Amino acid sequence: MRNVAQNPESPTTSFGEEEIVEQIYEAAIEQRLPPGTKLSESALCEAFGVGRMRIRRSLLLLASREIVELHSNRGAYVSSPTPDQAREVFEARRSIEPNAVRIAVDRANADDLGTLKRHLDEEAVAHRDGNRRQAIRLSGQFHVELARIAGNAIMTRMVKELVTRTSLIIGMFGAPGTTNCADTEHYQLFDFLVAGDGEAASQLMNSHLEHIETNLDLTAGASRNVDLIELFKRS
Amino acid sequence: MRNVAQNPESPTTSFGEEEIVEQIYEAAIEQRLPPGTKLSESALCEAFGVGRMRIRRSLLLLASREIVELHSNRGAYVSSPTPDQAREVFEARRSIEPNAVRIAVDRANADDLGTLKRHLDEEAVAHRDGNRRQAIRLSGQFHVELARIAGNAIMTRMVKELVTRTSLIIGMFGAPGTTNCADTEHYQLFDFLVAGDGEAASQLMNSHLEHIETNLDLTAGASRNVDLIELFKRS
DNA sequence: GTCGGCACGATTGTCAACAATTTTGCTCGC
DNA sequence: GCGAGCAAAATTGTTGACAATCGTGCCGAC
Repeated sequence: MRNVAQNPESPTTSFGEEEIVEQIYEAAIEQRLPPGTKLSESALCEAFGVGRMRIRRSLLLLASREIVELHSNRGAYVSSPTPDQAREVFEARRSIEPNAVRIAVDRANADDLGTLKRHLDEEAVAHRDGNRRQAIRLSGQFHVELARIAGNAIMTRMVKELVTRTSLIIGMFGAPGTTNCADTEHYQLFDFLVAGDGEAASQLMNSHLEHIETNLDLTAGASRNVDLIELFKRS
Repeated sequence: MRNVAQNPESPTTSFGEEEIVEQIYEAAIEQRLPPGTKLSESALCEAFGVGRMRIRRSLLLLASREIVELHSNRGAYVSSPTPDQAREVFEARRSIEPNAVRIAVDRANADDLGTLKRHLDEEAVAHRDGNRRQAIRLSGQFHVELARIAGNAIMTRMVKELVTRTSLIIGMFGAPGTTNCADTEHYQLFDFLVAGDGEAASQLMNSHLEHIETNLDLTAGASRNVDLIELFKRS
């Protein structure tokens, strides 16, 4: 094993567990960590240049958010959501996000709208350039940004967790190549925000989430041997 | 320090961190752990008869749910919600629970209704007998039970977290002696469930949560030195 | 040739000692 | 008598080594 002092990416900064969790979150959102990927402690220690304890705590936090699964004595794996879990995630999102948008409509100020507009433009650029990772990340983060505008830290955290899990779900059940959201609907949401029409925004968010779920194929027979499936996908 | 082998309450079973978290959850719901209470590691080790590592992990999980606050090098304390956080909790609850009830109305079967009815009767008995702890616990758990009937594990977890935080909030801002909910509204909710009227149940849940919030006094001046306050409360 | 058992290697889980920081009580000086 | 400074004690944070468990490859028996 290599000396675990510093990692090549950021030699000066030593990561706190918050940052480690954040990095793994982002990697999951961008689908750089496909469901089922093993997250071995030693590998993460090298990657982040920290001790095992901090990695362990980070993995525990990620497991409590159901982003990773902890198998006793067998290690940590990126969560492989089942079709049922996928349905639950979307049901939860449809329960929370329409309300979050409605609140966001009331609380959004000029700065918020500017930030959101810039975000949308970045998203459009990423789509145009075929930058899939960026597109996926921004597409998911748009929803988190809306929750942030709503000004409720709890709901923001919930949305963030659900968006990340949605990325994992799309990684498992989405047609390969599809992005998370149709960005045209994001633009419509923005328009409703500008117009201050909370009810319309709320309803659009609901159908938007329904559209995303519709584009999935959740008919897979609850395959528990996911290792095989993704092994095939890789080869 | 005492030998940390077995605790008097349950000599045979050794607690997993799930159970430890659960116990602290329940204690917080029943307001046996007032906000600001210090949760020292050694004390918890004795209480549960487990090693320090497991306690540490449990506290981390509780902190990730914002039931406890972790102050670096100073220990773990039961969360003392600020008025702003209190408002956020109720806003989140009003965003989630009305939808949860609506779903529950659709999915409830005879068994669910029976369980709920029994729960309500227990609640009434506890109220009648002046068994404050039981009343508080059952009152909160009624909401969790509704989420469970809705059949969505994610939303159930969220509601459970929010209900627990609500107990802490009531402990801080509630008039002393008030219970969490007016149980008459719980009976009305049950009636709507039996009648299958999701819309009415959803609206009632919303106003029910508003009533709870209204009974609080959130005008406290964001006191950060909560230690003093609760010190006074105890003496 | 294939299946069951066995031992090895690797990885995770746990524990105990150590280091660092905070808190508390005391003493000294004013 | 009161407050600042200091020192001891207690508590938390971290590190390292050790124990337990699981996966894998090999070997022998049928």
